[in-house]
Amino acid sequence: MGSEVDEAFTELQRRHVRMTPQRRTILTYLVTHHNHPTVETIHEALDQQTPNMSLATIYNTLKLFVDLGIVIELANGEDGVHYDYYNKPHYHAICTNCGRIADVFYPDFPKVAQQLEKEAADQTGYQITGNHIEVYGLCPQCQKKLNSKS
Amino acid sequence: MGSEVDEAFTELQRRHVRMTPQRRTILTYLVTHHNHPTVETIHEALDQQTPNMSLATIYNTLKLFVDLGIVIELANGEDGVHYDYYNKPHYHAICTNCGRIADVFYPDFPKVAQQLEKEAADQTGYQITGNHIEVYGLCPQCQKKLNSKS
DNA sequence: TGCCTAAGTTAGAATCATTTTAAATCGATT
DNA sequence: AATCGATTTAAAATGATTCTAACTTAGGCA
Ligand SMILES: [Mn+2]
Ligand SMILES: [Mn+2]
Ligand SMILES: [Zn+2]
Ligand SMILES: [Zn+2]
Repeated sequence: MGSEVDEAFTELQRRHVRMTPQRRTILTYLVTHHNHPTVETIHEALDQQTPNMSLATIYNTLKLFVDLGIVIELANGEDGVHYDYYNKPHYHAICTNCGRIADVFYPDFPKVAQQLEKEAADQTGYQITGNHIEVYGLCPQCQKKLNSKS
Repeated sequence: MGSEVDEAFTELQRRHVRMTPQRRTILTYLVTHHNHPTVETIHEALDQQTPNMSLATIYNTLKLFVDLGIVIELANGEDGVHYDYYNKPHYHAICTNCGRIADVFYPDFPKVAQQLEKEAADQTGYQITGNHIEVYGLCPQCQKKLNSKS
């Protein structure tokens, strides 16, 4: 059970990443919550089960996961940095009014992303290793809210 | 001669944006420099010709231009936020080692971006108004630097 | 199994990019 | 030219992230 969590742990062991209770807890949270939490969201959520976890540890751990490539950062959006356990390729729609983030799973996305990466590599000589692709606009809730104001 | 700078000013007048010397100066800098400056870069560059321009004014003005849609923010990249006067559609390659930013002009880019926007709108109900598309990796200089270390 | 040590965690302090403030100044409309 | 809301400014405040230094621990090894 919780196989996705187990898979994630196994992957870290395979990569000789030292396992700590804090890392377990944070990774479990990320794998089981497909919201796109900020550091503060994670801190508050974990405060229930693991009081006294330092913010510094959350920052350190997220940076580690990002460097390992299993987590991505969403740095745009109105409010702070959001994090996402990234197993299936997808991109994001971000609300310019409230910051709400929605996943977009598009079968052709990997193809499209590779196309953009290849073109960039050919044109600039960069050795491309990844991408940040997001679209933004008004989420359905904010559309309603703003429409009823006129 | 309707230089690019004049066109930019005309566009602002058309939109009834109040014109100030500071806004003129900053817009002129952005239009004539195709580097991707940070607030600090702009502040230092303008300090020569316009001492005493407040950092707050630069922040305010850039936010205005971004809201007007004539300037885009590059929020990823290792070091702070970069700005770009965005006339011709293009995307960016960002070096994960030194932060250097390169333009990528790809004829199919508008088509590809629209495809991603349409799919996101259909799937999420968001009213999409724009996108942030970047790829990242090692710039040529950093490739050399890091190769010669092994 | 029980050390040992490099690596990780912690609370609190420090940093520093950005925002806020309140007073002075200015642009543009009449 | 007068008017007034918008803009600018320097300085202070904010707040997210990073740093520090002491403490603790995971995991390899005897
Ligand atoms: Mn996601
Ligand atoms: Mn550019
Ligand atoms: Zn919204
Ligand atoms: Zn580089």
